[in-house]
Amino acid sequence: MRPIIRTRFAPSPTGALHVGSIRTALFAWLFARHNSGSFILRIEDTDVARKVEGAVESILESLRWVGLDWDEGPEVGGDYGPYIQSQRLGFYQEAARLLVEQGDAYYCYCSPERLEELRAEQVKRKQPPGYDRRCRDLSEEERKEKEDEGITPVVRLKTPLTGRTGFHDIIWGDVAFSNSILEDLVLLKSDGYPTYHLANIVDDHEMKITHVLRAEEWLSSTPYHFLLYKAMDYQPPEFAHLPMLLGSDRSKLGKRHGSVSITDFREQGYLPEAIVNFLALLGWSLDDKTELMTRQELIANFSLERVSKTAAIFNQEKLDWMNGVYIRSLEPEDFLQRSLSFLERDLPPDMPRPLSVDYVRQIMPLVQERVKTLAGIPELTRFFFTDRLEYETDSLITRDMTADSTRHALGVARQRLADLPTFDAQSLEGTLRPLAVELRLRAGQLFGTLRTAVTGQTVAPPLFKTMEILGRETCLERIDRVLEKL
RNA sequence: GGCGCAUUCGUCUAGCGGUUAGGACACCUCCCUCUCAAGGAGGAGAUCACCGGUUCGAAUCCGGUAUGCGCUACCA
Repeated sequence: MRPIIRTRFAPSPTGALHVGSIRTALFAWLFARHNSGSFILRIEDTDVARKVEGAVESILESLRWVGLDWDEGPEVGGDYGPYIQSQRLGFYQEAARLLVEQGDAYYCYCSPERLEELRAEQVKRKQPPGYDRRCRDLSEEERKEKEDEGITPVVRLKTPLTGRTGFHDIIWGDVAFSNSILEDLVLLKSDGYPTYHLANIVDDHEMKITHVLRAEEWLSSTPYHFLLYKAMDYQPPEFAHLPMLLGSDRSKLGKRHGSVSITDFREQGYLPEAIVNFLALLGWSLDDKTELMTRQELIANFSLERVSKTAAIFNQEKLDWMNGVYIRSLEPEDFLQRSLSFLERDLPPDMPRPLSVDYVRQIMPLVQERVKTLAGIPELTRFFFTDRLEYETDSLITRDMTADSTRHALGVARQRLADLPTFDAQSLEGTLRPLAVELRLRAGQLFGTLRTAVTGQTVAPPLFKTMEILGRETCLERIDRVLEKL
């Protein structure tokens, strides 16, 4: 029987979750779910200096928001905890001790200052920078001496000087590196914390991870990991390095490319289902045509065999389109509920709060197919909530009209509207359309003027429905105000 | 610099020896239409990075070159 598949996502709490990280998490999650395996969340907080307060909470919140649920990890527990590396220091220290004892690693007493000087010198002489292995073969006496000086050593990996280290990657195939270019990298820092390299291999082993899915940037350090697996006598997991996510200038996607954290996308009104669908298509495809897929369909169809090797540029225009598709597919009530917080947040603060949900419920169907993001709603609907309309009087005068003809048209229209027995979209259209003919105007001329008068905008939802919701009183008031000014 | 990897429309991609190189976003035109969207119908856009080879035949296989990206920390 094949062992149950276990994948993990191991973010470092240095800030909000990056879309690239979410993509990695998504693939690991899809792979686990597709195979009825487990998805484990582990926090890699081994860099005390880079740790950011509140980042763990933010990461958890973001994962929950996009719907990537974890079977083991912070807040849910599991059989292989704790799932926060700073709480597992003993494991790493024990592993480091064992490696030194076996002769696969050694204590290094070189100061950061010396390493810096060394590097500077190497760069100056145009040599590849790297540790010169000064402490690799220290004698017992020399070590004693350093210890007596009170230096706390780091533990470095004693990499083989010759030979090659090769491994198989599910996505990249067979990859091999010459050991001569490998460095004696630090495994355990002087503060007692492990580096990524050590922590990741002991935890993946302890947590029985079967498949390591991570970004391509780790490909180069994978030989170290294999060396460590071998030294620790661990069975290495399968590896799948995912192609990078790039910004529009083809460099690694980062802050300077604009919004890259998942919280930014959330605030900008993107739907988690759109983000998931979009991200799934960056580096993976089902076939030559299918693009819109539900979470269930993604799970059912995902496979590492169809992950590509080429880095993908994050194309926000396509995300915008896809977000629009998902917005339009929402049930009206769902759309309403999701819109509320954006209206509360972005409508001018002097408008009465809380907003009337019943009123908003009438409006939302008018904009659901017109916005690309939820954050676009307040701007398109603000005239529903305020009488303070700001617009140029010029925009009242539509094509081939004059101030006089506009005033006349609005005056007549006002009269008809006032006399209308019922003020709903159907009757509005029933009187305004014939009125245009009567006034020898094209429908667009009359409606355009009315639109500006009533909404203050040249771009707005359909006029009659808009007027119905606004109500007769408001519409007449707004028209009267125009008549005074024009 | 060293090492590793990659290279199909502007972008995301399909393709895994024989296709008019397919789809999607964006763009353009037209239709629908009270504006904007949405929707419908079309269009333009890729000498498959380049050069050699293998083969009857190459985007697909093999070399080399170029370009790009990643790694090269007591960061992950």
